[in-house]
Amino acid sequence: MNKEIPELDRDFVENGQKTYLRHLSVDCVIFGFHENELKVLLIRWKDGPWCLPGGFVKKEESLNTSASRILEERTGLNDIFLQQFHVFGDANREKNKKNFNSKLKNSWIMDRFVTVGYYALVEYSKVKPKPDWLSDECSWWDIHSIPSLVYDHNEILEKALEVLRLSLNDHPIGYNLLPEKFTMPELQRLYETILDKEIDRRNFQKKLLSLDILVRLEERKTGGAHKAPYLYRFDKRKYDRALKEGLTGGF
Amino acid sequence: MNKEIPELDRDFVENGQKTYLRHLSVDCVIFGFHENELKVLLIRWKDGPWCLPGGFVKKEESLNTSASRILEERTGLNDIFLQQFHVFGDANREKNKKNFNSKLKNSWIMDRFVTVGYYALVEYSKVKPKPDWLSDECSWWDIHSIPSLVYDHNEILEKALEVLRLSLNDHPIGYNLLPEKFTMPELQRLYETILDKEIDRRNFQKKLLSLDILVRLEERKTGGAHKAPYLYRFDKRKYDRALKEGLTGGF
DNA sequence: TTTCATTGTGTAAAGTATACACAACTAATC
DNA sequence: GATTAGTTGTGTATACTTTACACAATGAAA
Repeated sequence: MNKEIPELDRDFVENGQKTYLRHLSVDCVIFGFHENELKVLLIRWKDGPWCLPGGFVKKEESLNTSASRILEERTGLNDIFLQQFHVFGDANREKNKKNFNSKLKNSWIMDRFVTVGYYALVEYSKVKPKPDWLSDECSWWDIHSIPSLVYDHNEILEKALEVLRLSLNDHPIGYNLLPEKFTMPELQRLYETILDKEIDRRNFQKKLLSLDILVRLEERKTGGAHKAPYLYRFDKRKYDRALKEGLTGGF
Repeated sequence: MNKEIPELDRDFVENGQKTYLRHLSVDCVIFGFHENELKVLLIRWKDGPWCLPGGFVKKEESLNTSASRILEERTGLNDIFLQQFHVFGDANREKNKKNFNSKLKNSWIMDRFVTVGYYALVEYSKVKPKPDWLSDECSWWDIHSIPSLVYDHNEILEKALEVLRLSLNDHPIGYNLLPEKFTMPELQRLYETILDKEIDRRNFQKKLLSLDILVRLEERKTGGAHKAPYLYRFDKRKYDRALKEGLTGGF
């Protein structure tokens, strides 16, 4: 690597510690759903490895705000459900960090970092992925074909998935992941993708309807080559209540 | 406050940032069980408020190791189940920090801290509470009569309890909290105290036995004024497996 | 020896989760 | 326009899990 650092970024590298808390970062696992597959947004460092989109915490900024800011910077989205899920603090989690860019050798960036993992669920079609200043790519990856990521980022991603799966037991999902109107089979495929298992069609419908967070519309979705399914939308009030207070029963 | 800082601690205050990661702390919610009540270990700063036992992360030390070290420093115990449960990162979580000791005004300690909450479950009778260098008291408090704590520590404690309650649904508990041999009613009261609700005696026994982590001994506990209950112990192998892999069903 | 509080134990009922099949529909094809 | 292929909509019976509930036996204390 050992690239020149553009002038604009020099201040960040040399003086970032005046703006940001040292030793602490935030990494976001941003999930989307597209073509019946669960996707994750990844960025690639210039001439470097793929990694989770992340950033730092400003000195006067709450941790949650940092995570929202990072999410917005990469996706353009705000006001999105974002959940802290684990802190990664192993002393040697940033393997080979020293090799990445010797130009940064004396920068605060090369210090050891403890990182807080957040996950977000966003609507794929609304996202315009934007690389950050030290990346040249930002794109969606299928959850089943994630490349080897920098440091412990594969582990962070796995943990996010694990927590997401567990949270399906007592929290609704889908509001940010699906378009406003969706069909029951679409919602089912979202669950099946996250849980990585098949679910009985009738039992799924029975359970989801029993949660009392869905509204069936008069419309049906046409254009498919088969019987037109009904469209549904979430009842946002009830959905938010369920998100906050939890549900019973699970999959 | 504005007390003199003992010479021994001056180095910590003035040079701690050379040893520890700045801006990052660990706070431990240490639960014990005694006289059928759930207890929490608290410390009191010299002439100051009560708070959770906490500490800092050494530059070359894993976060989990810091938490274990802090736990050992306060209780003398090691090799104890310790669980990270939440990060508290509000920009203004340390209310009135500036008022606590003007002697520390320029110390790294007065910077803003993000803290990682850990909880531990320990055997009350094995603990010899030890205050740290800036405390003069360290003692157990009943969970139902916690005093007002510094900063957001009451909130941290509440969150620990909430997570602990949820974890009862899919993880066994008791190994570190109870003596080696215990009776079914003792175990039940532990659950009842944590969940803060009554549980049917027969259903409790049925469920706990169905987990297949308990061994009933030939012995019975005598000395009580009533029918002598059987003693049980945990099957450590099975207990550890259940702790790791999770259980089904809950309370 | 009587009393009192507590322990040990099983079953019935309610509720929840699972397994499963057929008719109706839509576009595509012939 | 009829046929085909694949998907949707729907209900019930069974297994499993959770809950509610009562009485006899015990051990110390009175």
